[in-house]
Amino acid sequence: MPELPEVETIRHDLEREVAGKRIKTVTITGSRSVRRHADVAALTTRLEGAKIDAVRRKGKYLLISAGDDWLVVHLGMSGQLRKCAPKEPVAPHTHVTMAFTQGGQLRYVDPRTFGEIFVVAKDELDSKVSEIADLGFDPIEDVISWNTFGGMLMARKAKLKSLLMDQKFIAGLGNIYSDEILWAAGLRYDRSSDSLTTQEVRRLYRALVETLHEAIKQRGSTLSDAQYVDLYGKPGGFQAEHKVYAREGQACPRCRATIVRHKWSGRSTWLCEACQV
DNA sequence: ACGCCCGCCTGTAAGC
DNA sequence: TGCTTACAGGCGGGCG
Repeated sequence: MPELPEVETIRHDLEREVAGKRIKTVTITGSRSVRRHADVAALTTRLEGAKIDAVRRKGKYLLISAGDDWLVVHLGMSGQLRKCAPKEPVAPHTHVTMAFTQGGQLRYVDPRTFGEIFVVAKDELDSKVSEIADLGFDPIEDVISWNTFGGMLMARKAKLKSLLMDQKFIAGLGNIYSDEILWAAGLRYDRSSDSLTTQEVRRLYRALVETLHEAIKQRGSTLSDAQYVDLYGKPGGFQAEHKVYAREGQACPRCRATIVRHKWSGRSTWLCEACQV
């Protein structure tokens, strides 16, 4: 669920709330979230005493600068970062708690433990964390020309949705935003990437950038399961703007045909078969 | 290179 | 009411 707009919202909140603070103690209560570390005590030792300088984002990864290390967080499906007062009750599935010398806590909560949290030396990020080193361009951070984007599409021969969701091609999109972007571009998920006209390439690139900017402005999408909330526990607002995602049976806002759901690649895909071609 | 399925997890909801 | 099953989806891995 957390895709680029949700992760960017949390990044922005973290920048405001924890940048400049010093980590006093780290408490690990769930080992699966820190599975990358064979020695969990080493992780705690490295972080304690470190000052958080800045908070970056690459695709769906949060990179929290802590001296010479990156504290890397990937929220997976159900991960949350929450700013809490020490006396607040501890939510179920809280796996990591960081307390700051200035007071306050940052808690990592993740019921399904698809997400993870780990530390890596800054100069070893590229060599040790290939899933970050191999990420494709970030559609918010890395502005490219639609012409370049078209060249990238033509160089591949894959279904559009496969490419949009391929983190090595574009970093940050998941099921929700892929469907919304394809609707905004008026393109089907199963169009071959090398079949697009110049206008279609331009429409897709524009839909990509504009949909994400609008979603960030609305602080991301919170679905009925409320698995995504921001640093303060508040839901996003972009779900109200979804045009096709989980809107099976409703009218297409553009052409009034009925939105349908296709099962594709073991996953649900929503589209308007009338105006997505 | 690409398509497609599985396993990892838990919570929720639908179906019998 | 109570059990079973499906589904949600990020991502790596494996297979055809």
